Amino acid sequence: AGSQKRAAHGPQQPRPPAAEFPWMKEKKSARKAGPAPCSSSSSSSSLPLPPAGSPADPAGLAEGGGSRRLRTAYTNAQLLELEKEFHFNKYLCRPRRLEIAALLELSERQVKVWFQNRRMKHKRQRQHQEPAEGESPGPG
Amino acid sequence: VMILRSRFLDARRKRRNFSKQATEILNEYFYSHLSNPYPSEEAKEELAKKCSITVSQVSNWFGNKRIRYKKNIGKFQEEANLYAAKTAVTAAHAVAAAVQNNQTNSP
DNA sequence: GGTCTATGATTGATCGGCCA
DNA sequence: CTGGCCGATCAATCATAGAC
Repeated sequence: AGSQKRAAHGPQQPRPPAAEFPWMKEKKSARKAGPAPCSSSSSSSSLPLPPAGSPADPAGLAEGGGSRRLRTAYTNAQLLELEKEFHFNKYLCRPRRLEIAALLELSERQVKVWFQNRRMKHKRQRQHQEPAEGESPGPG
Repeated sequence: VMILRSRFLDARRKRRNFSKQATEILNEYFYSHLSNPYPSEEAKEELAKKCSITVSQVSNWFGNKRIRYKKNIGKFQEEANLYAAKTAVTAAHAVAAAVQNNQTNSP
């Protein structure tokens, strides 16, 4: 049983497939994101405090299945610490992860994900560096 | 203020549009595989070669294209029509080949 | 010189597969 | 069965190029 698409035989119908294929439907429900790193002495917003830019705060209405959690914009300080740690080790052990998460007020999951994405990026950067050695930022 | 722009290290600082030829090739592939516009690693390499861009750029292009297409199908109708017509000829050949293959390979 | 759209790149977060 | 990693992808966003 093959999955042949229902192509109408319209010789005079240059109409594009206009059909909605499965991939066009939205995916990745993207539910939770900030489960609060259980901060005891923190009554202020546990969410990644928005920088001067203030990328809005839709987190307020992110409940009930259906809502889409916006991409958390990590602060410069958080990224700095994460990158520093990444330079130290590319992989984190659980204890260490716990520390970082607490320090940056992020969930362990977020820290884990950040490191995974970082590793992938690291790998990607090597691809454009190894094949070609002559690399110069060239300030112009 | 550009004080802590922080992004001054990102590559997206100065980007350049792909050549018309490259966009043409990518679009041809996209609309001729509209039912499943997910090129394999090999296909990406092939496209990258033909377009004179990197595999990552090919991935980015398809990623952006898929998202933007489904978010505004209407906006791409013209484009879809354009490439649908071009690929129609190729599709005919593909169908013919499929029929041949189907006869020799019945479930 | 300024606004709005198109487009490439980046990135936080998810999905599925694999493995210990 | 649980949890981490990898690879690919999604979806939102950034920043710039181009049209007007």
